[in-house]
Amino acid sequence: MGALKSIKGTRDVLPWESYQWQAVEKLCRELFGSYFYQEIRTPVFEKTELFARGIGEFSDIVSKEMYSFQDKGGEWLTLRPEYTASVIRSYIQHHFEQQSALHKIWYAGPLFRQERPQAGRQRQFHQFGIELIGSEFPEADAEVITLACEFYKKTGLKEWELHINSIGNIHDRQTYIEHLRKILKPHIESLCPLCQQRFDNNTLRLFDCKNSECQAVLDLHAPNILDFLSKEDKEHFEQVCDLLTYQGIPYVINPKLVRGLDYYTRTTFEIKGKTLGAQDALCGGGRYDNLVSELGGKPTPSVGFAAGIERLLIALENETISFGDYACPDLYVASMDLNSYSGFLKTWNELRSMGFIIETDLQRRSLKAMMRDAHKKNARFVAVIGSDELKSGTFILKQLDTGAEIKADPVSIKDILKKGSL
RNA sequence: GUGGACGUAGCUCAGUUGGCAGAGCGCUUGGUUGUGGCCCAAGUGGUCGUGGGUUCAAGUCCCAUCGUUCACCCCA
Repeated sequence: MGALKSIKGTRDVLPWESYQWQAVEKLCRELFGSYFYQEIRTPVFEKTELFARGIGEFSDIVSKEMYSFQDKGGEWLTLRPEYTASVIRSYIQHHFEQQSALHKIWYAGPLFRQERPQAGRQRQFHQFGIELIGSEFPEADAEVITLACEFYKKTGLKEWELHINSIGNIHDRQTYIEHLRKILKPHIESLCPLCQQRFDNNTLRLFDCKNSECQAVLDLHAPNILDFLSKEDKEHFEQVCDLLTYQGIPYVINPKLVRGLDYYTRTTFEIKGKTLGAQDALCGGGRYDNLVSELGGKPTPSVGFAAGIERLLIALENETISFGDYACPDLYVASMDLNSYSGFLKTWNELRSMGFIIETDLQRRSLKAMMRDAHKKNARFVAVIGSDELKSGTFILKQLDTGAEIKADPVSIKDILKKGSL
């Protein structure tokens, strides 16, 4: 087809689907708002340098997945591939720390990565998430994780699992990696070709390999990262776990959980959707105590998560959970002619300003066609108006689910709509 | 970037060893004056992704190309 189409890896949220997206945003406002998080909205594009510094120049995201371009002034800009860097940039730029030592922020919006699309992955995708900036304590980690879990609970989703881990501070992590290399070196031949590559430049990613032989080697020989944590980090991790246990939040300690972004320290976590395909991370996050200072701010311990909206909607669909309310007309106005249409216009507008949804026919269709249309749109009531009704100042009001009909007028209609039935 | 699968009506899909392009759903209009849902009838609908090739003849066979999709890499 030569017709214009949306770009590969992008999708329209169609008029009859958008209610779900509105419900996601509403739940963000209500749930995060109830913990006194406030929404931030940052630009969808930033200087390329921000992401290069924030995410790590050699990460996959920065090295091959960013939508970057030069503007007319020759400056390199990038469509954001990730939220945290932008939020921290704004935090530093506007001197949030001058207002208070702690900030709790949520966001929702589109992100862009030039990858090959597949199930649960698009080039423009959407995330919501939170950043808790300014606390080093396990209460902060636990609150962030709790909020992620609460969100999924409130949607009604059942088939998911929380995995948590601690990867310690950068120093201990480095010792662990060196140790891991030393121990695995004799077994490098039995790893898959890809893992042999990963062995040198991305050792921790070995744990992500889906090859069962590689996993067997790791299970047999690899030391547990948790055994390499410093006393403080270990204690921190245990306290986070305890806080989750106190709240009755089930979790799996997964020492193999290594997240892809370079900036994580200590706590990392992921919520895996059990009904999803290869891309099964509903939500991922963790602590990033060094990012603020790396981007030029004062050292500020922080923790947050990001969750994929498309993946959430897929998971809900897989469990046949309906999420959000599809709006239907409270009243469908079926007028027989132009005079009937204009006769009660003020009444309909008044009802609309009271908050009712009033649909009218604009195609001068037959009564039969209008009744069909009202039924298709799942309207609660239909008002039928012809010349007789116009003369008497009343109209016929029909309740579609029962089929009952009465005469109504501009005054009585208000109470009937409020009551919802005849 | 690599590999597999698939492109026929708005949607879901049939289409035989090459021989006039189909169904269901949807949409529109009717089934006695101004009444929906069920039912019935009619109507609407397609450059068979695109471009070449083989053939008397291609939706069907061959090549190329584009698109979609799933998986890898990686991540939400």
